[in-house]
Amino acid sequence: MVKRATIGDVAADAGVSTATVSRVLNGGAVTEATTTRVWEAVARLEYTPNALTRGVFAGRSSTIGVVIRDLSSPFYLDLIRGIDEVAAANDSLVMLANTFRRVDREVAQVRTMDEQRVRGLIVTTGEATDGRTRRMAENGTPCVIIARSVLDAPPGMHSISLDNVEAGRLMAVHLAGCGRSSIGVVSSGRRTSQIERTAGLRRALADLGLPLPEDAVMVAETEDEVSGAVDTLLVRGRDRGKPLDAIVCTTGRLTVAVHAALTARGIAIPGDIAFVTMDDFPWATALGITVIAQPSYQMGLKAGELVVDRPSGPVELVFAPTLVARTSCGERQKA
Amino acid sequence: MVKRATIGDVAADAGVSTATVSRVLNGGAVTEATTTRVWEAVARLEYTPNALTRGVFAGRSSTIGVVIRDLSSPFYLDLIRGIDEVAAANDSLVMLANTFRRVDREVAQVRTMDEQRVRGLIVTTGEATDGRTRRMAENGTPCVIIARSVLDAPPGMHSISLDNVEAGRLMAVHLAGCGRSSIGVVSSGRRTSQIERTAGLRRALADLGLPLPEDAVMVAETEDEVSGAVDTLLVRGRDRGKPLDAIVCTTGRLTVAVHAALTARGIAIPGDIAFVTMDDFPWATALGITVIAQPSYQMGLKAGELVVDRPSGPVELVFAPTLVARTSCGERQKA
DNA sequence: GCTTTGTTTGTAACTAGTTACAGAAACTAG
DNA sequence: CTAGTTTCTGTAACTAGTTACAAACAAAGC
Repeated sequence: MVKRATIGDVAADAGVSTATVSRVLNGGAVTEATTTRVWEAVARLEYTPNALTRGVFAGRSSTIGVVIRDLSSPFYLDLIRGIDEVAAANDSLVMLANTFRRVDREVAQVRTMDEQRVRGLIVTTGEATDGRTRRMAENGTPCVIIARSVLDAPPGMHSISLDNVEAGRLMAVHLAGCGRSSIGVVSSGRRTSQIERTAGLRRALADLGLPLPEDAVMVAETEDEVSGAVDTLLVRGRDRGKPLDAIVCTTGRLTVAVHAALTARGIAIPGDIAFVTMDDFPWATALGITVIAQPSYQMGLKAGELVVDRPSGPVELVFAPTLVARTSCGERQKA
Repeated sequence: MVKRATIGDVAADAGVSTATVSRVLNGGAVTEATTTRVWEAVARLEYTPNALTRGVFAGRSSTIGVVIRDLSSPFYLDLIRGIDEVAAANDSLVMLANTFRRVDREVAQVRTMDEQRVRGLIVTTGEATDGRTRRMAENGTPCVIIARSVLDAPPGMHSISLDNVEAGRLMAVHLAGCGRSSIGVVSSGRRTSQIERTAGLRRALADLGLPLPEDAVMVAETEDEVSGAVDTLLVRGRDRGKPLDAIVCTTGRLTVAVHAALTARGIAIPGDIAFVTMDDFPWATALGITVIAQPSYQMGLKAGELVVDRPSGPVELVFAPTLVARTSCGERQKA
């Protein structure tokens, strides 16, 4: 095992002090002759500076911490690509952790990020870490919370979110425009974003004279619960005397499961039932699924910039959703 | 901006030396009374140890570096989930970088990983970093190369790969079993894994009396080139007097594009042409696409374990692919 | 009561860098 | 040729921890 060269080895090899080597590396007043000798020594010894030591002195690391709830969602993937883009442009790296939707892991991983003295923290979870993120913000670590509602962003944190009410409204207007009137909703839980989407949908539907009963919304926490939820919605629609002609899914995470539940029952989309869901994905075109797209890559870029640019006060950014109309709601095709 | 508490602050607050605090934190001989006082001080000052400083002393960081060629592929996503699982189990984090298939970024990011003194490095690229990874291995940093062929793993590195020849063979046998005889191949380039898959396919096809001409293989580096490649294959098949009845895609990255190219031409799958591709993905079931699956999550777990367990000699692990038969090759459905 | 042994604690040196300050060399001006 | 200024370089202190070694202390044995 070969020991790594330190700045001291380089200094000795070039016949100068470590201070001079440091100046050559970071830009300071050094003669051209000395500079040349130092760079030659660096090359000869294959010296790679230790970012940890630099971080100790600077009081923080150069990496950006990212804690993701659920790495399997394409939304988060694009988000990370955006963050990574900013990181790469700043000679920085992304330190990633996936909580698998488990609160204990989230707490541990945010703590580890804090221990790593990340330059900034981007969190898509924040269920149980408000105390720590607040303190990190006080300690000068920019913290960004993503995908949670603006409403419940912890103090001191930047917030990046989608206009969830508008997302619901877009769904409502589109479905009504496609002649649908009996709508069922599959939602993923009690997170604010989910509630806001449903609320936006309900309000817009009501404005169009299409009330959405409380029991036309089913919560499915996991993919396993989706099939049962869809069943219940179908039955309730029939019981109500208005068989379902549309299903809305308020989370991209459950799109596959809802789609599978419908096709497994031999339900034709959009023949029998229209289908809209959240978050665009590569296969949506092939499948003709109409979606509400989030600008996830842009959200990632912005999150990265907030960490790098460190604006003074807390920033709140709300992004607009867009509807990508395909065929799953029985859209009229252009002639 | 509140300054963070250091081990010195804790020591002063508890009325002991920093050495004693360190002993309490890391386990050493300390009286129960002292231990209690130290923990109380830690809680009172909300002390969070600095992992950078620890890393400086230990000579390495506790994080695992991962450099990915293309974060958009589901294969890599599962891989990262596997690595992250091992990291979380070891109170470690994943340091992620996405090269976007650009060699300059790859070089810079592997260098940054080295500067960060990652505990180990997992690379899915390794086109231009052989020199550095070899040196990192010499310096005691376990390096794992994934998804490249066993054949060209740089010296000193662990290697995790798929049996690509077997993957090609599985495709050949399956297609022949479904009665297909005129096959076209879309490959993504000159990487060894791609070449081995095509070679495995060709050999197995030859054994079955079904030769695969050189010009029945088209290379498409990007998604944009896929449509043209498919056209060429179609034309050549017709010119040869044996119109294509199957298309093989040797990379999961281009599955969407190949599928789109076929449907855009009104080609029925499997009615007109059978379709097999690499890597399983969530929507494959809904679309009925037959695939060769890689155990990507397991590969990630193993990669993480190689980093954490640091076996002495270089380890070579070859995983077996499995065929997941659905309907895209005109498979006979069970009665 | 004194020595021996074992346990607990503190001092100081160490990790690999950065930087304030002081001193030396070189350059310009009188 | 000296004084003043500028430019370059080295010394030493600093970042936040860990740990080898020595000292202090208490308990047990003689």
